[in-house]
Amino acid sequence: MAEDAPKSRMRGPARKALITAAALKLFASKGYHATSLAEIAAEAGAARTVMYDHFPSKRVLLLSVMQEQNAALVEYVGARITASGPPEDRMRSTIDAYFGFAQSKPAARRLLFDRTDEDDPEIRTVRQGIRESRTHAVAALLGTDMRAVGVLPGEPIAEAVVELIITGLDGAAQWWERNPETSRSSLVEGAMRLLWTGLGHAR
Amino acid sequence: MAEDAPKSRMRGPARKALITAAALKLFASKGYHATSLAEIAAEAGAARTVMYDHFPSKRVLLLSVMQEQNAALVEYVGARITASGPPEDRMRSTIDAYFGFAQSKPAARRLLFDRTDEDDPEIRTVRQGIRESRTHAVAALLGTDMRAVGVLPGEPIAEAVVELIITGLDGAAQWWERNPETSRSSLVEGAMRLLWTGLGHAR
DNA sequence: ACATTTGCCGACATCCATGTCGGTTAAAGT
DNA sequence: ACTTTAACCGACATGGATGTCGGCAAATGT
Repeated sequence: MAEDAPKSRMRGPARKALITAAALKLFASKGYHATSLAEIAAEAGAARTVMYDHFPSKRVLLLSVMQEQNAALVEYVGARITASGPPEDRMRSTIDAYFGFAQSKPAARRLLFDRTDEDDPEIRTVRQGIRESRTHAVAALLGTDMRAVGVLPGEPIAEAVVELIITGLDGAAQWWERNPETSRSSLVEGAMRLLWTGLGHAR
Repeated sequence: MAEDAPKSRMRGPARKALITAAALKLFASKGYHATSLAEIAAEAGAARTVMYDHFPSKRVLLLSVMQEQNAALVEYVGARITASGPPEDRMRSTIDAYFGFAQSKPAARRLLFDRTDEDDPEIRTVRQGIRESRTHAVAALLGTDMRAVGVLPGEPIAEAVVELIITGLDGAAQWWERNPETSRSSLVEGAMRLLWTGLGHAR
């Protein structure tokens, strides 16, 4: 666990940051229900009851961390995709940005994408909202390209295809976590071969 | 909950079947940790302690249900894919078979694919084994098609691409569960447009 | 008919998690 | 300096879940 040999007191926001970091790490690795506030507190180097000085409940803590990390994802990817250039380059850069995020913040990726703990109604709602905004953003990004293969952007089926792409890329990111020796560029290339070229087209 | 106006006793296997059915339903909808043995027992129309007459622990119960449903998946898909014919038809039939399974046994799909409850080491191991066998089966199925777009079947990257396909199709299946008015054939067609044709190829 | 098996359950022991309260004391404010 | 704020924590109350034990009684066998 985190050590605090200096027994001086922290300021509120500093402790809060430690707590959210610990919560991110533990929620992402073991899931919501399997993680206790006591564990998070220990990881953050504080007594369990300190948690309640910063968050009213375990659920609100999870929700806060999710919102925070989703903002980080949006910011990370948004800053990296190239808005101009040919469609192929735009798509490649988006895929690369997502894999970059998965690489630099693996815990955040797990927390945001692994479908888990949907038993709680409020958590489910927030997750759904995050997913929908993601889907719409990507749909807007790929609109014209999908029309080119006969999937009309307005139609519901377009949403399904976007969902396939997003979930699929995340599946590849999960695989990457289990096989870290693979290079990011190989991964991007493989994904492009599949999603852009298509399995039906020989070199 | 399940009603049993006749208060006659069941035979062992019959009760066991009720229990596994209830466990499948609840584990799939609320997740492992959020489901108690008491709920499962109630759903199966028996007292909580009856569970221990059939399964030594909650964990073993989950493991049993997972193995059982995975066997059902393998059998369902295996019975439906056409082994012969052009590659495009083979792939289409496989996708259609998977969506068919998702449609006819939604709870099983959720239990097997939703990445959840990986905190327990034994559960994690079993999940991993199931996923790997799935991946290898699909990789064998698509070997030659992937070579055609420059992804060599032996290379690790091929595994990542297969993982992308599988996870992506499951993501589409999840979307379908939320949008059930879409027809299965549209879904199959959309997936084929993306995975077989590729976004880079106009009509 | 009677004995044996076995499906079924109530009561108990144990553990662990969440959330509350009030006190203590380091640090900030003036 | 000395007052006030607020970071920190120990102890408690409560609730819920897992797993055990022993007994009752319906099916079943002979």
